[in-house]
Amino acid sequence: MADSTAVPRENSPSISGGQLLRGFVDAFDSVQAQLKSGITQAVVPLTQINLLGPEGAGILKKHLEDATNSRFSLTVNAIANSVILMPIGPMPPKPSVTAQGVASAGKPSKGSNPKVPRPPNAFIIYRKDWHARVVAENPGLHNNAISVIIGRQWRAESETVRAAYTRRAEDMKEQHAIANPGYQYQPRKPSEKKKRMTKNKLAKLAAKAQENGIIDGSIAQQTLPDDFDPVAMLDQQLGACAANQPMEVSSFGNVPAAQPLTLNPTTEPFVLTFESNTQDYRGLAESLAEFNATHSYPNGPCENNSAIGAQPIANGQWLENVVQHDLPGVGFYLPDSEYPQNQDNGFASEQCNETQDHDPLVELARTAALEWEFDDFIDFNGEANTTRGRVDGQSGVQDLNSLLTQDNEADNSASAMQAT
DNA sequence: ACGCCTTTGAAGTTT
DNA sequence: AAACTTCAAAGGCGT
Repeated sequence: MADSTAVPRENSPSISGGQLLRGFVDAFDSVQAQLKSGITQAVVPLTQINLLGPEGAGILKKHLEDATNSRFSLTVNAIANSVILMPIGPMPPKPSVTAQGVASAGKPSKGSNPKVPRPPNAFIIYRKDWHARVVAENPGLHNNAISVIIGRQWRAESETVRAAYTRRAEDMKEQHAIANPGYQYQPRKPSEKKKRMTKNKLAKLAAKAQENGIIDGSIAQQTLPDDFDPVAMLDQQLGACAANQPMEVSSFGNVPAAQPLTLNPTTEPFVLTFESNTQDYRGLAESLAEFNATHSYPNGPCENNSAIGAQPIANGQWLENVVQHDLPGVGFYLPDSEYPQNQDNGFASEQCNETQDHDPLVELARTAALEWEFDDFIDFNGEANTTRGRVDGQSGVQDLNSLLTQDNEADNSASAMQAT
Protein backbone atom coordinates (compact mmCIF):
# COMPACT_ATOMS: atom_id res chain seq x y z
CA MET A 1 0.00 0.00 0.00
CA ALA A 2 1.14 3.50 -0.67
CA ASP A 3 1.51 4.84 2.82
CA SER A 4 2.96 8.30 2.90
CA THR A 5 2.96 8.87 6.63
CA ALA A 6 6.08 9.55 8.61
CA VAL A 7 8.38 6.67 9.28
CA PRO A 8 11.75 7.65 10.69
CA ARG A 9 14.82 6.37 8.94
CA GLU A 10 16.87 3.90 10.88
CA ASN A 11 20.16 4.56 9.18
CA SER A 12 21.95 7.85 8.96
CA PRO A 13 23.10 9.00 5.54
CA SER A 14 26.61 8.09 4.56
CA ILE A 15 27.67 11.30 2.91
CA SER A 16 29.71 14.10 4.36
CA GLY A 17 29.57 17.78 3.58
CA GLY A 18 33.02 17.58 2.05
CA GLN A 19 31.94 14.83 -0.29
CA LEU A 20 28.87 16.81 -1.18
CA LEU A 21 30.84 19.96 -1.87
CA ARG A 22 33.41 18.12 -3.92
CA GLY A 23 30.71 16.30 -5.83
CA PHE A 24 28.98 19.52 -6.68
CA VAL A 25 32.15 21.30 -7.79
CA ASP A 26 33.24 18.31 -9.86
CA ALA A 27 29.88 18.04 -11.55
CA PHE A 28 29.70 21.73 -12.28
CA ASP A 29 33.25 21.80 -13.66
CA SER A 30 32.51 18.80 -15.80
CA VAL A 31 29.32 20.32 -17.18
CA GLN A 32 31.03 23.61 -17.92
CA ALA A 33 33.91 21.86 -19.66
CA GLN A 34 31.54 19.83 -21.80
CA LEU A 35 29.56 22.86 -22.86
CA LYS A 36 32.69 24.89 -23.56
CA SER A 37 33.94 22.15 -25.83
CA GLY A 38 31.03 22.88 -28.13
CA ILE A 39 28.82 19.95 -27.18
CA THR A 40 25.23 21.07 -27.02
CA GLN A 41 24.41 18.99 -23.98
CA ALA A 42 26.24 17.96 -20.86
CA VAL A 43 26.17 14.46 -19.47
CA VAL A 44 26.65 13.73 -15.79
CA PRO A 45 26.87 10.16 -14.51
CA LEU A 46 23.96 9.13 -12.34
CA THR A 47 26.37 8.25 -9.56
CA GLN A 48 27.45 11.86 -9.44
CA ILE A 49 23.86 13.07 -9.38
CA ASN A 50 23.11 10.60 -6.62
CA LEU A 51 25.77 12.28 -4.58
CA LEU A 52 24.20 15.67 -5.12
CA GLY A 53 20.64 14.64 -4.59
CA PRO A 54 17.67 16.41 -6.15
CA GLU A 55 18.40 19.75 -4.52
CA GLY A 56 22.02 19.63 -5.58
CA ALA A 57 20.99 18.68 -9.09
CA GLY A 58 18.57 21.58 -9.10
CA ILE A 59 21.29 23.97 -7.96
CA LEU A 60 23.61 22.58 -10.60
CA LYS A 61 20.97 23.29 -13.19
CA LYS A 62 20.35 26.77 -11.86
CA HIS A 63 24.05 27.65 -11.82
CA LEU A 64 24.27 26.42 -15.36
CA GLU A 65 21.30 28.50 -16.40
CA ASP A 66 22.76 31.56 -14.73
CA ALA A 67 26.10 30.97 -16.38
CA THR A 68 24.66 30.49 -19.86
CA ASN A 69 21.60 32.70 -19.64
CA SER A 70 19.54 29.84 -20.95
CA ARG A 71 17.03 27.40 -19.58
CA PHE A 72 18.11 23.78 -19.19
CA SER A 73 16.22 20.57 -18.86
CA LEU A 74 17.52 17.86 -16.61
CA THR A 75 16.61 14.36 -17.72
CA VAL A 76 17.65 10.86 -16.87
CA ASN A 77 18.97 8.53 -19.53
CA ALA A 78 18.56 5.08 -18.09
CA ILE A 79 20.52 3.32 -20.78
CA ALA A 80 23.51 5.59 -20.51
CA ASN A 81 23.11 5.65 -16.73
CA SER A 82 23.51 9.36 -16.93
CA VAL A 83 21.69 12.59 -16.40
CA ILE A 84 21.58 14.92 -19.35
CA LEU A 85 21.55 18.69 -19.07
CA MET A 86 20.22 20.07 -22.28
CA PRO A 87 19.33 23.63 -23.22
CA ILE A 88 15.63 24.25 -23.79
CA GLY A 89 15.19 26.27 -26.91
CA PRO A 90 17.92 28.12 -28.73
CA MET A 91 20.89 29.41 -26.86
CA PRO A 92 20.69 33.19 -26.64
CA PRO A 93 23.21 35.06 -28.75
CA LYS A 94 26.24 36.09 -26.74
CA PRO A 95 28.39 38.15 -29.08
CA SER A 96 30.57 39.51 -26.33
CA VAL A 97 31.54 36.15 -24.94
CA THR A 98 31.63 33.14 -27.23
CA ALA A 99 30.10 33.77 -30.60
CA GLN A 100 31.93 30.74 -31.96
CA GLY A 101 30.09 28.44 -29.63
CA VAL A 102 26.91 28.75 -31.62
CA ALA A 103 25.90 25.74 -33.62
CA SER A 104 27.47 25.57 -37.05
CA ALA A 105 24.19 24.87 -38.80
CA GLY A 106 23.16 27.52 -41.26
CA LYS A 107 26.46 29.30 -41.57
CA PRO A 108 26.11 31.23 -44.80
CA SER A 109 29.68 32.36 -45.39
CA LYS A 110 31.13 29.30 -47.07
CA GLY A 111 32.79 30.95 -50.02
CA SER A 112 30.59 30.92 -53.08
CA ASN A 113 29.03 27.55 -52.48
CA PRO A 114 25.27 28.04 -52.79
CA LYS A 115 24.44 24.60 -51.44
CA VAL A 116 22.38 25.01 -48.30
CA PRO A 117 22.11 21.81 -46.26
CA ARG A 118 18.80 20.78 -44.83
CA PRO A 119 18.11 21.61 -41.23
CA PRO A 120 18.72 18.55 -39.09
CA ASN A 121 15.78 16.62 -37.71
CA ALA A 122 15.48 15.60 -34.07
CA PHE A 123 17.27 12.30 -34.51
CA ILE A 124 20.14 13.83 -36.43
CA ILE A 125 20.70 16.30 -33.60
CA TYR A 126 20.47 13.48 -31.10
CA ARG A 127 22.91 11.39 -33.08
CA LYS A 128 25.33 14.28 -33.32
CA ASP A 129 25.15 14.83 -29.58
CA TRP A 130 25.84 11.19 -28.83
CA HIS A 131 28.28 10.31 -31.57
CA ALA A 132 31.48 11.29 -29.78
CA ARG A 133 30.44 9.55 -26.61
CA VAL A 134 29.55 6.29 -28.33
CA VAL A 135 32.84 6.39 -30.24
CA ALA A 136 34.71 6.93 -26.98
CA GLU A 137 32.97 3.97 -25.42
CA ASN A 138 33.46 1.78 -28.50
CA PRO A 139 36.83 2.60 -30.02
CA GLY A 140 37.19 1.55 -33.61
CA LEU A 141 33.52 0.86 -34.08
CA HIS A 142 32.26 1.51 -37.59
CA ASN A 143 30.02 4.47 -38.09
CA ASN A 144 27.22 2.31 -39.36
CA ALA A 145 27.22 0.35 -36.11
CA ILE A 146 27.25 3.62 -34.21
CA SER A 147 24.14 4.64 -36.09
CA VAL A 148 22.51 1.38 -35.09
CA ILE A 149 23.39 1.90 -31.43
CA ILE A 150 22.21 5.48 -31.32
CA GLY A 151 19.10 4.60 -33.27
CA ARG A 152 18.24 1.93 -30.73
CA GLN A 153 18.99 4.31 -27.88
CA TRP A 154 16.79 6.93 -29.50
CA ARG A 155 13.88 4.54 -29.71
CA ALA A 156 14.32 3.60 -26.06
CA GLU A 157 14.49 7.23 -25.03
CA SER A 158 11.59 8.71 -23.09
CA GLU A 159 8.99 10.80 -24.83
CA THR A 160 10.24 13.77 -22.86
CA VAL A 161 13.74 13.50 -24.25
CA ARG A 162 12.54 12.97 -27.80
CA ALA A 163 10.18 15.92 -27.44
CA ALA A 164 13.05 18.09 -26.25
CA TYR A 165 15.03 17.18 -29.37
CA THR A 166 12.01 17.78 -31.53
CA ARG A 167 11.77 21.27 -30.07
CA ARG A 168 15.43 21.84 -30.81
CA ALA A 169 14.89 20.66 -34.37
CA GLU A 170 11.99 23.08 -34.74
CA ASP A 171 14.08 25.90 -33.34
CA MET A 172 16.91 25.09 -35.73
CA LYS A 173 14.47 24.94 -38.60
CA GLU A 174 13.22 28.42 -37.73
CA GLN A 175 16.77 29.73 -37.53
CA HIS A 176 17.55 27.98 -40.78
CA ALA A 177 14.60 29.68 -42.45
CA ILE A 178 15.71 33.07 -41.17
CA ALA A 179 19.30 32.51 -42.26
CA ASN A 180 18.20 31.19 -45.67
CA PRO A 181 15.14 33.11 -46.81
CA GLY A 182 13.38 31.44 -49.67
CA TYR A 183 15.06 28.12 -49.00
CA GLN A 184 13.11 25.10 -50.11
CA TYR A 185 14.11 21.50 -49.91
CA GLN A 186 14.61 20.21 -53.43
CA PRO A 187 15.56 16.56 -53.49
CA ARG A 188 16.85 15.08 -56.67
CA LYS A 189 14.60 12.70 -58.46
CA PRO A 190 15.62 9.08 -58.12
CA SER A 191 16.76 9.06 -61.72
CA GLU A 192 18.97 12.04 -61.00
CA LYS A 193 20.67 10.44 -58.06
CA LYS A 194 24.21 9.52 -58.79
CA LYS A 195 24.98 5.87 -58.61
CA ARG A 196 28.32 4.30 -58.05
CA MET A 197 27.85 0.76 -59.11
CA THR A 198 30.53 -1.32 -60.73
CA LYS A 199 29.71 -4.28 -62.91
CA ASN A 200 31.22 -6.49 -60.25
CA LYS A 201 29.01 -5.14 -57.51
CA LEU A 202 25.97 -5.24 -59.73
CA ALA A 203 26.69 -8.88 -60.54
CA LYS A 204 27.07 -9.71 -56.86
CA LEU A 205 23.82 -7.96 -56.01
CA ALA A 206 22.02 -9.70 -58.82
CA ALA A 207 23.40 -13.07 -57.76
CA LYS A 208 22.39 -12.50 -54.18
CA ALA A 209 18.94 -11.34 -55.16
CA GLN A 210 18.46 -14.35 -57.38
CA GLU A 211 19.70 -16.59 -54.59
CA ASN A 212 17.06 -15.15 -52.28
CA GLY A 213 14.37 -15.61 -54.89
CA ILE A 214 13.73 -11.91 -55.14
CA ILE A 215 14.07 -11.81 -58.89
CA ASP A 216 14.40 -14.45 -61.51
CA GLY A 217 16.19 -14.54 -64.81
CA SER A 218 13.06 -13.91 -66.78
CA ILE A 219 13.10 -10.26 -65.86
CA ALA A 220 15.88 -9.66 -68.34
CA GLN A 221 13.74 -11.05 -71.13
CA GLN A 222 10.83 -8.77 -70.52
CA THR A 223 10.33 -5.63 -72.46
CA LEU A 224 11.83 -3.02 -70.24
CA PRO A 225 10.54 0.53 -69.93
CA ASP A 226 12.85 3.36 -70.83
CA ASP A 227 13.32 4.43 -67.26
CA PHE A 228 13.99 0.91 -66.04
CA ASP A 229 16.66 1.15 -63.39
CA PRO A 230 17.83 -2.31 -62.29
CA VAL A 231 20.26 -0.92 -59.77
CA ALA A 232 17.64 1.11 -57.97
CA MET A 233 15.29 -1.83 -58.13
CA LEU A 234 17.83 -4.17 -56.61
CA ASP A 235 18.70 -1.64 -53.97
CA GLN A 236 15.10 -1.29 -53.03
CA GLN A 237 14.31 -4.98 -53.04
CA LEU A 238 17.42 -6.00 -51.19
CA GLY A 239 16.78 -3.25 -48.71
CA ALA A 240 13.28 -4.49 -48.13
CA CYS A 241 14.60 -8.01 -47.77
CA ALA A 242 17.20 -6.94 -45.25
CA ALA A 243 14.62 -5.01 -43.30
CA ASN A 244 12.74 -8.21 -42.67
CA GLN A 245 15.75 -9.95 -41.23
CA PRO A 246 16.54 -9.72 -37.52
CA MET A 247 19.62 -7.59 -37.18
CA GLU A 248 22.49 -9.19 -35.34
CA VAL A 249 23.96 -6.14 -33.73
CA SER A 250 26.44 -8.15 -31.70
CA SER A 251 28.30 -8.95 -34.85
CA PHE A 252 29.42 -5.36 -35.09
CA GLY A 253 31.97 -5.84 -32.36
CA ASN A 254 32.15 -4.13 -29.02
CA VAL A 255 28.53 -3.16 -28.73
CA PRO A 256 27.14 -2.62 -25.25
CA ALA A 257 24.49 -5.07 -24.21
CA ALA A 258 20.98 -4.08 -25.15
CA GLN A 259 19.02 -2.66 -22.28
CA PRO A 260 15.48 -2.16 -23.48
CA LEU A 261 13.36 -0.02 -21.23
CA THR A 262 10.97 -2.72 -20.25
CA LEU A 263 10.08 -4.31 -16.97
CA ASN A 264 8.27 -7.50 -16.37
CA PRO A 265 5.02 -6.37 -14.80
CA THR A 266 4.74 -9.53 -12.79
CA THR A 267 8.04 -9.11 -10.96
CA GLU A 268 9.13 -6.64 -8.35
CA PRO A 269 5.99 -4.55 -8.17
CA PHE A 270 6.75 -1.50 -6.13
CA VAL A 271 5.35 1.87 -5.39
CA LEU A 272 7.30 4.97 -6.04
CA THR A 273 5.98 7.89 -4.11
CA PHE A 274 6.29 11.52 -4.86
CA GLU A 275 5.46 14.38 -2.60
CA SER A 276 6.23 18.01 -2.43
CA ASN A 277 5.24 20.56 0.13
CA THR A 278 6.13 23.44 -2.12
CA GLN A 279 3.44 25.25 -4.01
CA ASP A 280 5.71 25.66 -7.00
CA TYR A 281 5.25 22.03 -7.86
CA ARG A 282 1.50 22.04 -8.00
CA GLY A 283 1.63 21.60 -11.74
CA LEU A 284 3.77 18.54 -11.42
CA ALA A 285 1.51 17.19 -8.74
CA GLU A 286 -1.44 17.69 -11.04
CA SER A 287 0.27 15.88 -13.86
CA LEU A 288 1.12 13.09 -11.49
CA ALA A 289 -2.49 12.92 -10.40
CA GLU A 290 -3.45 12.66 -14.03
CA PHE A 291 -0.91 9.94 -14.45
CA ASN A 292 -2.37 8.16 -11.45
CA ALA A 293 -5.83 8.41 -12.89
CA THR A 294 -4.86 6.84 -16.17
CA HIS A 295 -2.70 4.00 -14.91
CA SER A 296 -3.43 0.99 -12.85
CA TYR A 297 -1.32 0.04 -9.88
CA PRO A 298 -0.99 -3.20 -8.01
CA ASN A 299 -2.26 -1.60 -4.82
CA GLY A 300 -5.04 0.47 -6.25
CA PRO A 301 -5.06 4.11 -7.24
CA CYS A 302 -3.32 6.79 -5.27
CA GLU A 303 -5.82 8.89 -3.45
CA ASN A 304 -3.49 11.77 -2.80
CA ASN A 305 -3.05 14.25 -5.58
CA SER A 306 0.44 15.08 -4.51
CA ALA A 307 1.62 11.52 -4.54
CA ILE A 308 2.20 9.03 -7.26
CA GLY A 309 2.23 5.31 -7.08
CA ALA A 310 3.72 4.05 -10.24
CA GLN A 311 4.02 0.55 -11.46
CA PRO A 312 6.94 0.44 -13.84
CA ILE A 313 5.17 -1.35 -16.59
CA ALA A 314 4.94 1.22 -19.30
CA ASN A 315 8.41 1.73 -20.65
CA GLY A 316 9.53 4.41 -18.35
CA GLN A 317 6.35 6.46 -18.31
CA TRP A 318 6.90 7.16 -14.68
CA LEU A 319 10.47 7.91 -15.58
CA GLU A 320 9.07 10.70 -17.65
CA ASN A 321 6.87 11.99 -14.88
CA VAL A 322 8.86 11.36 -11.79
CA VAL A 323 12.50 10.52 -12.24
CA GLN A 324 13.02 13.54 -14.38
CA HIS A 325 14.45 16.08 -11.98
CA ASP A 326 13.37 19.06 -13.88
CA LEU A 327 12.29 20.79 -10.74
CA PRO A 328 14.71 21.57 -7.93
CA GLY A 329 13.53 20.56 -4.54
CA VAL A 330 11.41 17.71 -5.73
CA GLY A 331 12.08 14.55 -3.86
CA PHE A 332 10.96 11.00 -4.25
CA TYR A 333 11.74 7.85 -2.46
CA LEU A 334 11.20 4.18 -2.42
CA PRO A 335 9.77 2.92 0.84
CA ASP A 336 11.73 0.04 2.29
CA SER A 337 8.55 -1.90 2.83
CA GLU A 338 7.93 -1.83 -0.89
CA TYR A 339 11.46 -2.68 -1.83
CA PRO A 340 12.66 -6.00 -0.50
CA GLN A 341 16.29 -5.39 -1.37
CA ASN A 342 16.40 -2.53 1.11
CA GLN A 343 15.01 -4.39 4.02
CA ASP A 344 18.27 -5.74 5.41
CA ASN A 345 19.94 -2.43 5.95
CA GLY A 346 17.38 0.16 5.01
CA PHE A 347 19.77 1.73 2.56
CA ALA A 348 20.40 0.93 -1.05
CA SER A 349 23.96 2.12 -1.44
CA GLU A 350 25.45 -1.34 -1.72
CA GLN A 351 22.99 -2.54 -4.29
CA CYS A 352 23.42 0.57 -6.33
CA ASN A 353 26.64 -0.65 -7.86
CA GLU A 354 25.21 -3.92 -8.99
CA THR A 355 24.05 -2.70 -12.32
CA GLN A 356 24.91 -5.67 -14.46
CA ASP A 357 21.90 -7.92 -14.14
CA HIS A 358 19.27 -5.37 -13.35
CA ASP A 359 16.79 -3.44 -15.30
CA PRO A 360 17.76 0.21 -15.58
CA LEU A 361 14.43 1.27 -14.21
CA VAL A 362 14.98 -0.77 -11.10
CA GLU A 363 18.40 0.81 -10.81
CA LEU A 364 16.81 4.21 -11.05
CA ALA A 365 14.42 3.30 -8.31
CA ARG A 366 17.41 2.47 -6.19
CA THR A 367 19.03 5.77 -6.95
CA ALA A 368 15.75 7.38 -6.03
CA ALA A 369 16.10 5.76 -2.65
CA LEU A 370 19.59 7.19 -2.40
CA GLU A 371 18.32 10.62 -3.21
CA TRP A 372 15.80 10.41 -0.49
CA GLU A 373 18.63 9.69 1.88
CA PHE A 374 20.14 12.90 0.75
CA ASP A 375 16.90 14.74 1.31
CA ASP A 376 16.82 13.39 4.79
CA PHE A 377 20.33 14.59 5.32
CA ILE A 378 19.43 18.04 4.13
CA ASP A 379 16.41 18.20 6.34
CA PHE A 380 18.36 17.37 9.41
CA ASN A 381 20.13 20.64 9.06
CA GLY A 382 16.90 22.51 8.64
CA GLU A 383 13.74 21.75 10.47
CA ALA A 384 13.70 18.47 12.27
CA ASN A 385 10.49 17.46 10.61
CA THR A 386 11.03 14.77 8.05
CA THR A 387 7.73 13.38 7.26
CA ARG A 388 8.67 10.46 5.25
CA GLY A 389 9.24 11.44 1.70
CA ARG A 390 8.49 15.04 2.35
CA VAL A 391 11.19 17.24 1.02
CA ASP A 392 11.74 20.78 2.09
CA GLY A 393 13.36 22.07 -1.04
CA GLN A 394 13.99 25.55 0.26
CA SER A 395 15.89 24.55 3.33
CA GLY A 396 17.81 22.08 1.23
CA VAL A 397 18.89 24.76 -1.19
CA GLN A 398 19.94 27.06 1.58
CA ASP A 399 21.90 24.35 3.28
CA LEU A 400 23.78 23.43 0.17
CA ASN A 401 24.54 27.05 -0.55
CA SER A 402 25.89 27.52 2.92
CA LEU A 403 27.95 24.40 2.47
CA LEU A 404 29.41 25.84 -0.68
CA THR A 405 30.43 29.02 1.05
CA GLN A 406 31.79 27.32 4.11
CA ASP A 407 34.44 25.66 2.00
CA ASN A 408 36.86 23.75 4.18
CA GLU A 409 34.67 23.74 7.19
CA ALA A 410 32.10 21.73 5.32
CA ASP A 411 33.39 18.44 6.65
CA ASN A 412 33.01 19.56 10.22
CA SER A 413 29.53 20.90 9.78
CA ALA A 414 28.58 17.75 7.96
CA SER A 415 29.66 15.49 10.77
CA ALA A 416 27.58 17.59 13.10
CA MET A 417 24.62 17.27 10.81
CA GLN A 418 24.85 13.53 10.60
CA ALA A 419 23.84 13.19 14.20
CA THR A 420 20.51 11.41 14.29
C1' DA B 1 37.03 13.00 -55.23
C1' DC B 2 32.94 11.36 -53.96
C1' DG B 3 29.18 7.80 -53.40
C1' DC B 4 27.80 4.08 -50.08
C1' DC B 5 26.50 2.58 -45.70
C1' DT B 6 23.52 3.07 -41.32
C1' DT B 7 20.12 5.40 -38.26
C1' DT B 8 15.35 8.58 -37.85
C1' DG B 9 12.43 11.99 -39.51
C1' DA B 10 11.05 15.97 -42.57
C1' DA B 11 9.68 17.11 -46.91
C1' DG B 12 9.14 16.54 -51.75
C1' DT B 13 7.65 13.24 -55.50
C1' DT B 14 5.23 9.47 -57.49
C1' DT B 15 1.57 6.17 -57.65
C1' DA C 1 -3.83 9.40 -49.44
C1' DA C 2 -0.38 6.25 -49.30
C1' DA C 3 3.94 4.81 -50.74
C1' DC C 4 8.28 6.01 -52.07
C1' DT C 5 12.61 8.80 -52.28
C1' DT C 6 16.09 12.07 -50.91
C1' DC C 7 18.90 14.09 -47.50
C1' DA C 8 20.23 16.06 -43.21
C1' DA C 9 25.39 14.05 -39.59
C1' DA C 10 29.24 11.00 -38.95
C1' DG C 11 33.47 8.81 -40.87
C1' DG C 12 35.44 4.58 -42.75
C1' DC C 13 35.32 2.18 -46.91
C1' DG C 14 35.07 1.32 -51.86
C1' DT C 15 35.33 2.85 -56.56
